[in-house]
Amino acid sequence: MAGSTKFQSIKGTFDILPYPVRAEGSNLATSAQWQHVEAKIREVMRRFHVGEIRTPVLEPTPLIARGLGALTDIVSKEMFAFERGDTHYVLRPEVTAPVMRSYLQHNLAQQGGVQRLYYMGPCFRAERPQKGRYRQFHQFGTEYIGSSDARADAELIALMMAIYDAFGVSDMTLKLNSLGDAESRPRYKEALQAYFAPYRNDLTATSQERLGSNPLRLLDTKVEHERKLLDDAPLLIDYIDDASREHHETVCGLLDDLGVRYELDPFLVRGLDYYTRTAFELLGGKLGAQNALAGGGRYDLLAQEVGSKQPVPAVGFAAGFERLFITLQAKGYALPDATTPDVFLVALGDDAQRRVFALAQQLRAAGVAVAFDLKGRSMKAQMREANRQNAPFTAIIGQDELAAGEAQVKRMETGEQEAVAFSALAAYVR
RNA sequence: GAGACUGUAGCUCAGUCGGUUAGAGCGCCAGGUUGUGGCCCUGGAGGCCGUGGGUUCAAAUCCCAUCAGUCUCCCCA
Repeated sequence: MAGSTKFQSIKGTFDILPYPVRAEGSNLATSAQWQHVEAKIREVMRRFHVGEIRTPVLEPTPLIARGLGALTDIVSKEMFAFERGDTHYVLRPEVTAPVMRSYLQHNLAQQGGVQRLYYMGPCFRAERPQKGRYRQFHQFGTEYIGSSDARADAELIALMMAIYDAFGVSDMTLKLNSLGDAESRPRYKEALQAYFAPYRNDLTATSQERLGSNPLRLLDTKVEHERKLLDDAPLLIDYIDDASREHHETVCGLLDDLGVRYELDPFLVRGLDYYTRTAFELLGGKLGAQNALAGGGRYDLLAQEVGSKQPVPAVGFAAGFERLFITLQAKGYALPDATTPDVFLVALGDDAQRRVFALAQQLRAAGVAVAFDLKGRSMKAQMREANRQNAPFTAIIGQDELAAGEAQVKRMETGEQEAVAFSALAAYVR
């Protein structure tokens, strides 16, 4: 059959290319820019002595379903899941549950202390794509597993903020709340239901539905008259247990000590079931409807949901790479478009091509980034190519240079040119 | 899952009361400079006008469907 079909990347996914190509398909950033951003994040992780964990993209579906909660949007309608034989697979929609799985599988508790782990990589959710939201998107995040101490919460938040600081991003809002323990929320749900009951008929259809199933969702309604009702609604913070309240106050105090600015938001709830106590969100502008740069919280209940006999206290955050890029671009943060070679070798004639080919290998062995033409093009074309690649130097080699054993090295910015022995090239261009 | 808008060269877009071989700028390639990039000039390649169907003597242009993109609801990173 003739190969007549032109394929394109799956809806909501995109390619990351080595240099900027303006195209449909949300080509947010080049691979050089991804590497730059990743390196900066890794550097902050290093300073906090957080170790990298890499888990499979494929996980058992029940891990995700039980970990996040069957009623969450992610599990109920956004998973890319399939089965082979009698195994159910899912492309991970987030990484916290997989990290917890790994922690339990390898008994990392036996390593002693608190596990500080970070990850970066793709996640998958079958949502309708829009600005800052893709079906394959990329997250980085950190999990502190094994401590219920408020300092774990505070340090984790400080780490998250340090990453954005490293990029000079400051016009963001950190929102903080406490969700209380396992008993607090049912208690609060009842209070909320009782409060809204008299206004039932004023609520939108979806809100009425949520009043029954998940009343916490009412807290982030965007309907104007519903927001008004919230002014007098009971506050979650008033319904949480004493230990959680104390924990919350300690976290706030520690953040104050560090000079981390935050806003207490009594209406902040998070979409995943596993959160307890601390919950936070980092909001930035310029992101359209998807204004959450990062989010996280404490999840002391997750471990037991996914099979641990012991409770394992933990706290973590997850952040979106794509949204970070949108933010950086909006701020005009200078990211390197593409990598450039140290030198571009220009060959004139067959003999020179032969020599240049070998010379490139020698220079590369010496650590020099070398580019040259592979199509036998004219000198003009080779020079143009060198210019396009932003090579700081071109080394021109023709018959005369072969005879003399030296290249004509041109400094592209100034146009200056001088003869440099082949053996001295590596040192010259670096 | 629901809604709105969009879809013509690699990119940004013109072209539609339906009418002969579909255009521009940028980019790409080549030449002007038989061994020198960026500026300039000249030329060239590259489109079955997202795809499929329908209406018509005739469709890039009108209709339907579908796919994709953008944005919103929803939800989250």
